[in-house]
Amino acid sequence: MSNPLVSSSSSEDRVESSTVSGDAVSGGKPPSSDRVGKVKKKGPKRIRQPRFAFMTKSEIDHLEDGYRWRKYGQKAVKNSPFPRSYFRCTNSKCTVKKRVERSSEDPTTVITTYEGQHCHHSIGFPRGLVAHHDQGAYARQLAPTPLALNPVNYSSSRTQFYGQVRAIGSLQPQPQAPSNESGVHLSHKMAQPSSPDSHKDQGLLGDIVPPRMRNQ
DNA sequence: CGTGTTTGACCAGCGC
DNA sequence: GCGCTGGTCAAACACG
Repeated sequence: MSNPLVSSSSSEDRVESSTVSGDAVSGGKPPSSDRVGKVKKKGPKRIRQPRFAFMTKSEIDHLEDGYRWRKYGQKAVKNSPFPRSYFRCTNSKCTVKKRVERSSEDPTTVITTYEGQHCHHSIGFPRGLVAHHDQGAYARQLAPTPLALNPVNYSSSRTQFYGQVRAIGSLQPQPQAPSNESGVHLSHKMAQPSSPDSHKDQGLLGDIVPPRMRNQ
């Protein structure tokens, strides 16, 4: 098997199915206040934002990507003995979310899924924690091992996400970026490669990966 | 004191 | 129509 990751979560499917559309209600909080005095809906609808995922060969669950994340949930997922962690950017203005889970096939592989785009540059350390480490530095942290990052192959029933991720490979077929000696390379999704929105994706990715790395 | 993590509960969507 | 699963929230707790 080339891709140890076989995420076949139904929820993923529906999420992915609406990813490109950019409009869908998440399975979580509804616009209606049904949650008797417990739920606080944030908006009329939860906009599904562009997402991209990549696999990282690392024993560290929470890989430092240059941003500050706050964990807001953890759930045990099916087909995987490892729980999935949900992170949100600590920047209040940033709605980027991140899911981190380990591959059930390969416990050493961490699947990180980013959703949304950072509306701020680089790190938003609230407590003066400045990230002066170059991007290559945390890129190396992203992929501590030469195995680096592989496009996540979501063998979901609808394969919507798979299609997106597969698009990554098609768009960025360069397995090794010459600029990263560690062999690190991020697989990024471009939902609409020919649309201006693609810049937004790059905006997110751009916050994570130096444009130079992306272009190489 | 402020921030981040943990944990339980709840809800919506989907599959059967 | 029912059950299952994923996703999110919020309170409590822990740590720096």
